[in-house]
Amino acid sequence: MSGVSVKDVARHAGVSVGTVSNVMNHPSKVAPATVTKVQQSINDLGFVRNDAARQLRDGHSKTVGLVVLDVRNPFFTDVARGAETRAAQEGLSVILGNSDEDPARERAYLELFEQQRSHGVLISPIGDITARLGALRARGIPAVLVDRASPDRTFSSVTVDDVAGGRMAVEHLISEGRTRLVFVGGPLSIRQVADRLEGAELAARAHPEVSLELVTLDSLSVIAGRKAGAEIAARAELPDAIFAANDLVAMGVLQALMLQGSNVRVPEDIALIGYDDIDFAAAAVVPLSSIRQPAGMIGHTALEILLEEVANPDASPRHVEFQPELVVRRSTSASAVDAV
Amino acid sequence: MSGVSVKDVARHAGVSVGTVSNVMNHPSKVAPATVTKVQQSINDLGFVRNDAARQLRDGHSKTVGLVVLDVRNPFFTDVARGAETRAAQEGLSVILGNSDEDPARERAYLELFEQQRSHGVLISPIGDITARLGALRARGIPAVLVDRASPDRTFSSVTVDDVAGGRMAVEHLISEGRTRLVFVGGPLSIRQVADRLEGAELAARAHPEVSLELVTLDSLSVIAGRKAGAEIAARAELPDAIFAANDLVAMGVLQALMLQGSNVRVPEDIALIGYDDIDFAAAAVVPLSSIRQPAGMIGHTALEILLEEVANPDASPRHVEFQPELVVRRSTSASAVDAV
DNA sequence: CTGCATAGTTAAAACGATTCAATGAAGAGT
DNA sequence: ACTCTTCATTGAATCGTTTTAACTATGCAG
Repeated sequence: MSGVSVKDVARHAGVSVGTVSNVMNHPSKVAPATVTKVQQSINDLGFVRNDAARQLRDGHSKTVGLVVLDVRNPFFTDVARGAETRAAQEGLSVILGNSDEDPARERAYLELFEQQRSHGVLISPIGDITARLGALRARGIPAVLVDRASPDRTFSSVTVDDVAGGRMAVEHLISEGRTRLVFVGGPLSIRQVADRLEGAELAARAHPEVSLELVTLDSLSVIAGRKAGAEIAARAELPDAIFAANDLVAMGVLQALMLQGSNVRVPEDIALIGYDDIDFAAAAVVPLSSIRQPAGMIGHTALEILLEEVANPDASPRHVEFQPELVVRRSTSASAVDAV
Repeated sequence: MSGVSVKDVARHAGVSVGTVSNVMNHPSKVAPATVTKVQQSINDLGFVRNDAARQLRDGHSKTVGLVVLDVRNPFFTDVARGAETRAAQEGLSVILGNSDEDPARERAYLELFEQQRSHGVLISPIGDITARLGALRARGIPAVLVDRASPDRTFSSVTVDDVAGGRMAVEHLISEGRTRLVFVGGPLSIRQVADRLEGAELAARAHPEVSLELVTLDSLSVIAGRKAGAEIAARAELPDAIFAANDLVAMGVLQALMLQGSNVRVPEDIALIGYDDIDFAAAAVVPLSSIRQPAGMIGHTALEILLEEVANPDASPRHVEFQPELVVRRSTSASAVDAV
């Protein structure tokens, strides 16, 4: 019924199993006539190589694992696409795992990739998983951190300078004349959030007249942002600017502020800036200012570095840091000509 | 260095490999004292089971493949999350593949899943791949179609009635007094698009005074929508309503219409409705009316059906069809209280 | 004290592809 | 005619796990 093996192909073609294998992996070692004959048999029998057997022999699978914090965030799907494109060029496939900001799920995915003897792992980690990644490395599976550097720099990483991004956002708000700022984001255990906040605080502290309040969230989602936005909109004393830890949160905040019944105007009453510059930011109720990150490039680069580590396991770790970029739209500047 | 095998564990624990295997898979068959001893050794040596070998023996992997048309579309990531949740309960993992509406990539993913002897495959197909899926089935890998039924109904499917959805959208536009309609979407080889268009035409034909023009796209993306929107906005004679094949396209169209310099007003001059009701629709420049589909539920159900087929390969195919739901927001009705 | 069931453990076979040392055949050079 | 290469092909060993049949010891009933 199901199991057509290389042995069956060999018998059908009247050659040995070694030759069949060579036809698939080293065709140059086989006489042209034999190649055609064997390929004919492969087609006739509908043979498809059993990857498990191949991997077992080979020691490694042809997949690389990618663990992201949130598949629903377009930033991460863009990263995934970038990695996937580069991987395809090497004949590798990317397995996309979604940790949903849950350490248990993160652990489960790493376990899976370890069991599968993945070629390598790209991960946007939640907490500190240096130990876990060390175990993978010991087993010959390199890892590259995405969007976050390892504390001790023992692992390669591709990051964007989140502190700088946070600073840019707040400096922009201040330059627009805002002084009563709120940072909406969390949990702070996510490094990106902590860094963006740190940058924001740095910028704020440089201006004595500026205050920066922190509203923490337990997840970076549209829903969470909406809740925070509603709370803020209901206040007697409104802030005059909000910096959201990412665009999903910002969209949620925006929805809450603009809700029928609330009479908060954006940007007149409250200016709002997000982070990531996802495609939808430009299309928001009020087009959203944001801090742009080169998502596809990040994925692409991470995979590139991973390949280098596979080729040369003892090279010292590399750290690539991209610079974020301020994109000004109407949500912070009434007069902005909205960028697309 | 890397290779700790069950043999090493056995030696370290002073038992046979069979016993080690039993400790992991049938602990009840092993004396409690032995279990502890072996588990100790497993920890000491940092043993992690080689999945390739397990699969080879077992004949099947513990993963199910999911091929979607576009990872960047939140509708599909929601489907993926729904499937993933259900899969995790069975100890299965979902491998997410992105065909990007490219038949070659679709084929490549199916090939991969076949080589990996996946537990099963969920797929949102581009063209007609009944033959391809038949091959998988012959190999013992069941498939469930997502968001699209198979022409001959030989495969199970989980769908949403796209014809009904298309009809609802257009009927809504007509009930708002619109008569010069444009459908923006494509390629028509994607069944969902064709069905939505068909529903739209059905509804339009019921009203002699209503015209429905077709503007085709070569992909369902924000960018493609933006281009189409720009073309329409530049016309001397404007339509008074646009039905976009999905929300990404609608967002693009909306961006183009609202661009500085264009003086098209939504919904006053042109009403706009999308499809999918992704999270971002409610947060658009003008909150977007849309046709809602229960994305997470679709993924969840599809995996459920897949599990049934694994358990009982000869059961006749099941077809679950969800009904879409009209969500009215400001982009089609100036007075709408925007739903969130 | 024998017979027998039962619980625990073992050794060996199997899964399917890849690789490598060995073998054979054909051709080139002397 | 003989050796020396080169080229093509073969067969066996290998990867690491799971499973099954066989075995041993232990306890218990008769």
